[in-house]
Formats: sequence, structure tokens, C-alpha cells
Amino acid sequence: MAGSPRRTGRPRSAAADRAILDATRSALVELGWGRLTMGDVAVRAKVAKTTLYRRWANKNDLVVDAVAVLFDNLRLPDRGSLRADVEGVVLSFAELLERPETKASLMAVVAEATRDEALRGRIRTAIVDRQKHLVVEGRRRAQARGELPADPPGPAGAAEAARTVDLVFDVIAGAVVHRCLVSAERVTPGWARALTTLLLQGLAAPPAPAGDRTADPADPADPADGERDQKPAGSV
Amino acid sequence: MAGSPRRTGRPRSAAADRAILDATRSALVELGWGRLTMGDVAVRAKVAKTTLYRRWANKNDLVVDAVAVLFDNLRLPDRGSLRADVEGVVLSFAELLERPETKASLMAVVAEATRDEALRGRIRTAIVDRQKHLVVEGRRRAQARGELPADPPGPAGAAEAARTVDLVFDVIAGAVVHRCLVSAERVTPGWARALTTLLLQGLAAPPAPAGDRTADPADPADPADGERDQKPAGSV
Amino acid sequence: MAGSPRRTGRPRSAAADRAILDATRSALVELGWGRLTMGDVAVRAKVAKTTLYRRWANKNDLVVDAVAVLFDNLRLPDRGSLRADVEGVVLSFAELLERPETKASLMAVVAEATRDEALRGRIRTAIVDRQKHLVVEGRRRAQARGELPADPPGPAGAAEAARTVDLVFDVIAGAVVHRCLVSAERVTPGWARALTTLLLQGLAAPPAPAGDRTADPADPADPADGERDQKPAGSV
Amino acid sequence: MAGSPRRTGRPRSAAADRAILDATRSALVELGWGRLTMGDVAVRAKVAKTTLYRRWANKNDLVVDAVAVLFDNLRLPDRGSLRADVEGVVLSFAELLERPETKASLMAVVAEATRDEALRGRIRTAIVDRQKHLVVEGRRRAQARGELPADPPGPAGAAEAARTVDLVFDVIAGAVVHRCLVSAERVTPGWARALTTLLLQGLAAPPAPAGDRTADPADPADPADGERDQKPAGSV
DNA sequence: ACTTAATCGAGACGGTACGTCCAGTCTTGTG
DNA sequence: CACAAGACTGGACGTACCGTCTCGATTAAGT
Repeated sequence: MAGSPRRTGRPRSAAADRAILDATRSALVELGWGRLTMGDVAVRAKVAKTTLYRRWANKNDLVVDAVAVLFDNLRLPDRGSLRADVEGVVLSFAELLERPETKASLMAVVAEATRDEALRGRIRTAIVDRQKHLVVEGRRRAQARGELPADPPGPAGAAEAARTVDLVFDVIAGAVVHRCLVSAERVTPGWARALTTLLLQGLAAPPAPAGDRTADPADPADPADGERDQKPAGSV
Repeated sequence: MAGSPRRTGRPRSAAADRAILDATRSALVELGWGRLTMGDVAVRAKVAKTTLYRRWANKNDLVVDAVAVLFDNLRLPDRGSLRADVEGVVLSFAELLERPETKASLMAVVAEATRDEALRGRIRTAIVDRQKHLVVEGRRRAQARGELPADPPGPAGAAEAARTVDLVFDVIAGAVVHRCLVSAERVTPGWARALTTLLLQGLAAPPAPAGDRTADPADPADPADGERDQKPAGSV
Repeated sequence: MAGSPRRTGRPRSAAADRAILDATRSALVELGWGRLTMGDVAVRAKVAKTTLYRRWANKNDLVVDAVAVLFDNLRLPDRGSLRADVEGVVLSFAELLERPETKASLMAVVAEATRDEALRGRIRTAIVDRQKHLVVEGRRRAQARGELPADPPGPAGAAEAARTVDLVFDVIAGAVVHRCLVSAERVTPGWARALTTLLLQGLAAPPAPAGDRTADPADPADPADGERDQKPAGSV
Repeated sequence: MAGSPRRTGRPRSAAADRAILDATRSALVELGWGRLTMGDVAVRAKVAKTTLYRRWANKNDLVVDAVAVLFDNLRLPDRGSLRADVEGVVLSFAELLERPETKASLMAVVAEATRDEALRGRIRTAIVDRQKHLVVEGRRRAQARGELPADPPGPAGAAEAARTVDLVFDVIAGAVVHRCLVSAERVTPGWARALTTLLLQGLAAPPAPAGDRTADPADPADPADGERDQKPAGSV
């Protein structure tokens, strides 16, 4: 099992780690990703630049680590209903994105990642998977409450469940990110409610008149339409 | 009126403008935003660096301009039905986002914009508004087809229409961007269809208010709720 | 004889010429050679940069011309005796060198000339020859007064006269320039008198070879000495 | 006391210093002051441009330092007589001035100094004082040999000695510099001998009616005056 | 009066160097 | 060994000037 990879010599200072990450975040808030410099972080952390590079291979890695912890705060307290859970997660995600350090760095990291496979991996594990887990958790909980039907059995069912999770994740996270960072508008409780409504209603199981490739729910001529909406089917 | 803004002196070369923007895009593809340098662009465009700086104040401005035209290609051909139009725009937007120059630059520009009000303005007019127009257009067309109800009359109706457009825009664009750039997965026709279904169904008029077991937490009994910025569903 | 090289078309503005040279000198005073820019001169002269380059090929040529006229003011009024003439020229040359535009430019032009044969030529005709003429003139005048013996006849005599003129010129001009610009000290009347004394006495025919108490190191016993390009004293 | 001015961190490379100064001198020879660029010097010295700017604030300071050491080679070996010493120093100074690096830079530095008090100081200590010391030394030696009278006692004597040194210095250095750089002609042994003769003879104590503060030979009341002029002596 | 041709102001253009800044590495001495 | 300090390479940044080049708009001088 390898054991500790290094045992002799002076151990690394844990205080330094914290100071560096704090300094990185505060620099991020004040300067943004582009203006943030390693030298400045070192000064803020009262640490030599060498110490930074001894722990992180480069600026990207440091900043990603510094940012990742922000996403640790994403929790999904049980608010009692699926709708409350979704609205809650939308609002708390928006709140996170509106913090200047997140705003300044998330897109920058993503941009950097378009050229850097390793960085893409870090983002996936540190951010994406962590968020996606919330969707999985929320769905599981709604199924337990009976708000959503259980997953169909078998590998096909699991695959579809995964697809649904991915879609929901991209819709929620995408809409929130887009509104905050691209459209540059606030996420109000009203907007969160509207998004949630759209989502829950959109996920309701279609009546699926057989033969329709994926059913066009907008077809006003379809008499089954009314029924399908009754069927509270939806799934997340 | 107005008159030509500049009349004396040697006029700027239009050919240089084109060469510079082309060079910028090709450099963007090969190098990405971070590695792109002004000097390199100048060499590619066979132009002096001075000439770049005479037209654009800095790298950001140049790249935004170079990228913005990519969004000109977003069109909304009438595909005959709302569903087809939505699916079409999702796919063509995804196709745009998967082109390396777009991928490399969109997020970087957005990131930069978090610190730069002027840049935010440029993005809004050059990219966001241009895309949002598609939503407006598609909605108008669907109303003409009778697929969607007409806007309620009066300023209140217009405001709600605007809110709906914003929401739909953030959901579509956000989901596509998030899947392409953050989740880093392909937008397949199947995914586009699923997203479209979710969207259309989500926007359909809410089902009969009674007997819905999928919990509408927007308690219809709550009078305050009905009043505020509610009413998201049932219109595009 | 060529005739006027150009007759048709709009003639050049003489006012522009004056304005440019004046502007150059004032820029020289304020900025010095190194900081002076063509663009700035053009602005000061309220003239387009093109107009400068239509008249002078480059910065050097312009500045040399602008500076050269300063040396026009060197005159040699007949002060009645050789000594008075020499002191007068020393003082008036010093006065010229202490004017800021001269100070700022003379050495710069000379420095530039070390790499530029054409510039060296311009300096020679515009400055050096003009000054040297003063020495020739003063000498001629002193000869007329009987203060100096006439030139020996024949080409050998003329050559020696030329050598003496050159030496005297380098001593006077060199000493004044060096004191003003390198030693950076003022040329006072006392200093001028001391220099003149040294010069006149130095050029006097060597005293009786015997009994000189301050050692004449030009050992008359040295045969080699008498032969070569000797004979420096006693004539100008 | 003071202690070492700098103790922590990696010490500056002495090798780099040498390489930079050598590179500067060789660039000076090939390109001259005006064409010399910091980037080129850095390349020649195989050093980053940053390293140049860490040691010298700008081009001027670097070149002055690089040039100053050239003047270290000015020595005054005892050649046995005042005349030999003077001739020797004239020739060796001329030799120095005719080296391309000196020629290219001395005047440029002086020119620059007209605008820059600090640079003037550097020139004084690095060049002027060093040369002036030679005059002092030569004079002292000649006094020891009995070729020149000892300094008059008291502060007045010292002041006069200083004035004489300054004058002699300006005459020698000025004449040599002027001939080399302004007149742009060679300093031949013959010219050196002629200059020396002029100087020694010029400095010989005037027939001097005693009691003259510095022997003003121009005193028209001085009966000796008439004679001196008769003596077909001096001339310009 | 009408042509003609060079001038003029304005400012864009290609180049080149400047002096600054940062990333990431290396080299000291101290704990 | 870790660490602080800071020098080091390499390379881009954005600015400033030079000397050239287009423009359109004036001017004389010659017809």
C-alpha cells in the first residue's frame, strides 16, 4: 500500500495550505481570474511562491481547488416536497453563483478547460459530479415520497434514469448559470418558481400514444393530451 | 443627418479589418483564448500590431468582435411546427458551440465580462440579444400557427410575455451551453428531442388544478402567491 | 544650370519653413534631442508631419538645420587686437554653447554623426567650417595689423598655415565645448582670459633656447624632432 | 556598519553582469548608441531582458557603466619628462577616443547628460574626475622633477593650482575630443607634439611683472605688453 | 476663368524598440 | 527536507515614434 510517500524532513505546514486557499479566493474576488497572479497570492498568504508550487503544479490547479470547496456548501436539505426541493436548490445554486469569487472563476475555469483535458477532469469530479449528485439525491427522495415512480428495472431502466438525471441537471444548472453569468440578471424567487414549474410539468410522463416517436405534447388536437397531464407521471 | 463620423486623413483599410478578424478566429481555433497573442494575430493578418490596437483597445474587444459574427449564422428557418423549430434551434446552437473557435472563446469572454461592465454590454448586444430574438421570433410564429395563445393585451401582458421569453431563452441556451461546455458531452438528436419535449410540455397550460398528486407547492389557496411574479407556464 | 527645378504647382510655404525651424528649436530646449519627436514638432509648428518630411529627409537633417543657424550668429567684430579678438570669440562661443538649444543638440548631433557619413558632412559645412573661418579671419586680420608674420610663401607655407589653423581651432573650440558640456562649468571672463593667454603665449615663437626657467621640453638637441611634422609654434 | 545591503534570496549572478557589459560594448561597436537595443544586448549576453532592467534602470545607465570602464585604462606612466608625459597622455587619450565603442558613446552620453542631472553626476565621477586626476598627477610629478614651480602656499595658491589644472584639463581633453569627434580627423604624433608644445609654452610663467594676481598679460598698461606683441610670437 | 500640378492637413500604415509584468524555475541561506 | 527571499528565463503586453502612404482640399502659375 505504498505507505506514506514521504516521511522524513520537515512536514508541510497545514496552516500554509489554508492561508493560500483563502488568499486565492480573496484575490479572485478582487481581481478576477485573469488579473490574479501567483506572486500576489503568495504575498497575501504571507508565503513564498515556492510554497505554492510545491503544492499545486500551476495556477489552474490552485484556482480550481480554491473554487471547488465553494461547491461543498451545496446541500439538499429535505424540504418536504419535490417542488420545494427543486426551488431550494435553484435558489441556493444561484446564491452561490452570485458570490463574486464564484462568478469570477467558474466561467474562467470552464474556458480554460476547453483546452486542457486534465482540467476538465478536475472540474468533473470537483464540481459537476458533486452537483449532479444533488439531482440523484432529490430524485431518490421524491421516489421515496411517492412523488415519482420508481426506476424501471433492468439496465435499460437505469440508462434512461441516467439520461433523465443528465438532462435535468443540464437544464437546472444551465438555466441558472446562463441567467446569472450570460444574461447577467438576478435569480429572483419568482424566476426560481417559474423554472421549477416548467421543469416539473415538463417531466410529467407523456401520455405516449404509441407510435409517436417522442410524442408531441403540444398537439392541441390530441384528445389524450388532457389525460396525460392528469397522469402525474413525471420523473426526475 | 450625422454626416460621416470621420472625413479627413487616410481612411482605414476595410481589408485589414477582415484579415484581422479572420486571423483572430483561426488563431482562436488553433491556440484558444489564453494562448492567442496580439502579435501572432498581427502576423497572421499580415498587419502591424499597431493596426490592431488602432481598432480595438485590447485583446478582449478584438476577440469578442471576432466571435460575435459567429452568432450571426443563427437562423430560425420555419420548420412548420413549434416542436420542429425548437429542436432545430437547439441543434444548430449546439453545432455552433461545438465549433472550436466558439468553444474556446465563449466562456472566456463571459468570464472576462464578470469584471468588465463594458464587455458585458458588448456581449449583450452582440450575442445575447441576437439569440433572444430567435425565441421571440419562434414564439410569434407559433402564435400565428395557433400553437400558442396570443399575448394577453395590455402592458401586464407584454411584461409577462417578456418574462416568459427570458425564461425560455435561459433554459434553452443554458442547457445547451452547459451540456456542451460544462458537462462536456455531445448534444445528440435524442437529447435535443428530450429537451424540446420537456420544454413544450413544461410550457403547456397547467393541468386541471384539482387532483394533482404531484404536489404543486404553489398553493393555490395562497393568495399572495397568485399575485406576484408568478404565472410562468402556458406561453412561449 | 538646371534652372528652377520646379515651376508649376503650388509653391511651398515659406512661413511653414520658419515655423518648423522655430518649433524644432523650442522643442529642443524643452525636450532635448532624444525626446524630441517629429510629430511634436509638427504640432508645435501647426503643420502636418508630411510637410516636415517634404523638406527634410529625417530627424537628423531637420535638427542639424535648426541648430546650424545658431552658429550664424558667430561673428568676429574687429576688437582692435588679436588678444581682444580671441577673448571675444571665446566668450561669444561660450555664450552660444550655454544656450539650452545648443547645449541639447550639439553633442547629440556629433554623436549621431559618428555613425553617419552624410551627417558628418552636414556638420562640417554647417558648423565646423563656419567656425574655422573665424580663425582664418582673425589670423588674417592679425597679420594685417602686424601682430603676426605673414604666411611663408609656397605650398609648404600654406600647408603649415592650415595645420596651425586646425590646431588653434581644435584648441579653442575644444576647450570651450569641453568646459561647457563635459566639465559642465561656466566660461567666465577670467577663464577666457586665462585660455587666451595660454594660447597666445603658446603660439609665440619659442623663446631663446637658453636660460628658460620653465623648461622647454621641446629639446632642440633632438634631431628627430626637427624633421618630421613639427613646427607648430609661432604661426597661425 | 551598514551590514550587507542584501542578504536573503538568490544572489545576483556576477557572471551575468560581466556578460551584459561585454555585450553592451560589442553592440556599441557594431551598432552605435542609437541603434543599440536592450533586447539585442540581452540576446548577446544570453540573458533575459528582465535581468538587464533589474540592474540598470534604462539604456543610458547601462551604456554609461559599460563605457566608464574604458576610461580605467587611462594611465600616466612616468615617461621621464613633462613633455613626454603630456604627449603620451594625448596620444593614449586619442587612441581611446578612436576606438569605435568610445567614439559611438561618449558624445551620446554627454548629450544625454544635458538633460539629466544624475547622468551628469555619473559622468563626472566615472570619467571626468578620473581623467582630471591624470593632470594633477602629471603636474605633481613635473614639480617633483623641478620642471614646474611648486604651488604657491596658502589657500589662494591651492585655488590657483586648481584653476590651472582645470584649464589644462579642458584644453587637452577638449582639443583631443574636438579633433577626433567634431573635426573628425586623426590625432597624429605630429599633432600631439604641436599641441604639447603649445601647451607647455603657454603655461610657462609669463615674463610677468610680479604681483599680478594671475598674471593678466592683456594688461595694456603693462609696458612689457608691447614687446611681447612685437616678438612675432603668438598668433592665432 | 480654367486648368494643372504640386502643396497642404489629417491620419492610417508597417516596423521596431521600449519598459513592464507574469509564469514557472532555480539558487541561496535558515530552521 | 520545508521554507522565505528573490534572481532567473522566456515571452506577451500595450505604448511610442519613425518614416511612408493615402486621402480630399487648397492654392498659385500658366493658359
